[in-house]
Amino acid sequence: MPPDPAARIRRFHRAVTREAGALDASFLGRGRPLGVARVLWQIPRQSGDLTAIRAGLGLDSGQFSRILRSLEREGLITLARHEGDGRRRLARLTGAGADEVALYNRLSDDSAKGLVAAAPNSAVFLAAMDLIATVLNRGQTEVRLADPDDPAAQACLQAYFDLLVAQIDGMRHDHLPLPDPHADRYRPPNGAFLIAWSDDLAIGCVSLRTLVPGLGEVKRLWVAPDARGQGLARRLMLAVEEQARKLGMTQLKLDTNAGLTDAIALYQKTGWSPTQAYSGFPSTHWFAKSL
Amino acid sequence: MPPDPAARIRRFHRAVTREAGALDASFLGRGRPLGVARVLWQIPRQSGDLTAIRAGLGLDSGQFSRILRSLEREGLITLARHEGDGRRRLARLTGAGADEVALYNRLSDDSAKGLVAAAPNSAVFLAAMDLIATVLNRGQTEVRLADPDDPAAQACLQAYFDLLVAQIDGMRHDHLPLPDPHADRYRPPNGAFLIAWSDDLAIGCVSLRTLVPGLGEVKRLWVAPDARGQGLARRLMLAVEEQARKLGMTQLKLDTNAGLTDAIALYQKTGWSPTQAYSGFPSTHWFAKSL
DNA sequence: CATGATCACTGACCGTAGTCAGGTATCAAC
DNA sequence: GTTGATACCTGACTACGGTCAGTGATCATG
Repeated sequence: MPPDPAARIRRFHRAVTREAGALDASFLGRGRPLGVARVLWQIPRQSGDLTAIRAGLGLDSGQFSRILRSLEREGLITLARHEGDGRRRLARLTGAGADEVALYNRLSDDSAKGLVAAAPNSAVFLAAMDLIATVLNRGQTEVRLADPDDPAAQACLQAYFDLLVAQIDGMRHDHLPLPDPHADRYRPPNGAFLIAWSDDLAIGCVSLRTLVPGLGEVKRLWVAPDARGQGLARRLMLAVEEQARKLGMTQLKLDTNAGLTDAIALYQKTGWSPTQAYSGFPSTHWFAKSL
Repeated sequence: MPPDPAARIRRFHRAVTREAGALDASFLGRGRPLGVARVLWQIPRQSGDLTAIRAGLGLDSGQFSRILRSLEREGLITLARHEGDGRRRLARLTGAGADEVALYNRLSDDSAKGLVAAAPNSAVFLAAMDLIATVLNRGQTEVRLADPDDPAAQACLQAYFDLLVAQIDGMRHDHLPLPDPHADRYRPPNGAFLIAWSDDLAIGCVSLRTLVPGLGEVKRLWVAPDARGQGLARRLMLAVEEQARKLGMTQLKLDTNAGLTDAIALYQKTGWSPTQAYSGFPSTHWFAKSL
């Protein structure tokens, strides 16, 4: 119904930059320049790692240094030597600093609450925001090792199981308990759990466990619907193969179900060969790959 | 599945400000400060009306004046006296200016194309952007008179008819032809067509026609699903009543269908009284109101 | 024709963001 | 120990956005 895509995106862009400006202005409301506020706000998120904060905000080293000194002068942070690397320093919030961060968090939360309340359907609205953020974050997706008991890992598995139920005929949810009582199988040195991150949201996962020494099994490959079509499944598979090599495995197996057609196509394209059955329902296809 | 709403909105905000920054940077790529580029870009959109451009961008009068002179020095615009108001001036693009604007448009279109291509499902992605823009633009919605043959009006009616088909049992789309062969009935002095604008997207409409001199009929009240819950239908009804008064009408009628429960509730709350039937299917309810 | 409001322009000023060229201390590698 | 890279700091500089007070021209109003 509406006009051409470029016009719609421009409208979105106008709406969103105005909103961003309003939020920035509320950050400025604490009497501190925006750059300084952003650094302060990032310190707890990156647990004080100066390099990570600077890289995340894309700041010049000189400017960053000045911002830190300004925060120090305000008594909001203290800078301590990094243990283990004398070149680096670690930022730590003082009590007053923590209070300020909490205040900024409240400002941002309030604006978030107002937004959600204004939407006709908050679940749909938040899902739309997730989708857009995921698309905009494409190319910034990072695959990292995670603990299988991490809440983000649990969320991935939950989504994965939901997908199985939806796509596999005869599948019932209670076939796969959560949290996984066998989490330890997916921790080094037995196995691994990998999560694909889009900023701080988990949008994909894959896991690896040992069947017998030297032989691993890849399980639970999942990619969020919003993130499909970016080659993320392939990246996760490459990453899990690398983990397998690091754990000294020389061969991998996996099982899957005919309902997961995209996954099967991917395995066939990336060096996996059909192999004989080694597991039961819901599996209908089995693959193996030598490392 | 994902974490708390505030965190999701913050992630959205981060993703979107980074994207906006990237687009701004590409605007800067033409060797012109962003503020200057934005003004140049807005001139054709507002057909050179300096006051409208300045208000739209929220610029200080002094700063704006300097930006205009910089564009003049570059040979991209000429400033002419406003006919009718000697205090005001009118900006007009030169040939070189029009070329620059076209180039900026291409830059923005390219970035839009890239975005749409990156989404797993472009229709869903664009709909998500429309929803978010509509929610963010809440409070900036404007109701204005429109010509019933305007493409935006046609788009509204199309959406309205689609809604009727979806909500009314037995309704078929071909009952209501488009474009409307009787558009003239909805133009002054016979009637009126009102559109609610969210930026440059039409998100609601209502129309008015004359039944007999002094007696009007309100028809085709529509609000986009994204924009529900903001009291927009009420605003449209108030606006159309005002138009009716301006056209010298003293009484209004309308018909509606039991499937449109929200509309019926609104009429009952805003001074409309049930009246006897004056039209057939798909109507099931009839209301009247004296002005 | 006086009044007050509006529109546009000018000059002076400020804070912030951002760049650049050094400089110092530390680390890892040979 | 030497070398080169890394992490952080400093000082000098610029551009840009934004504010403010004051000016002159024009308009609508009574």
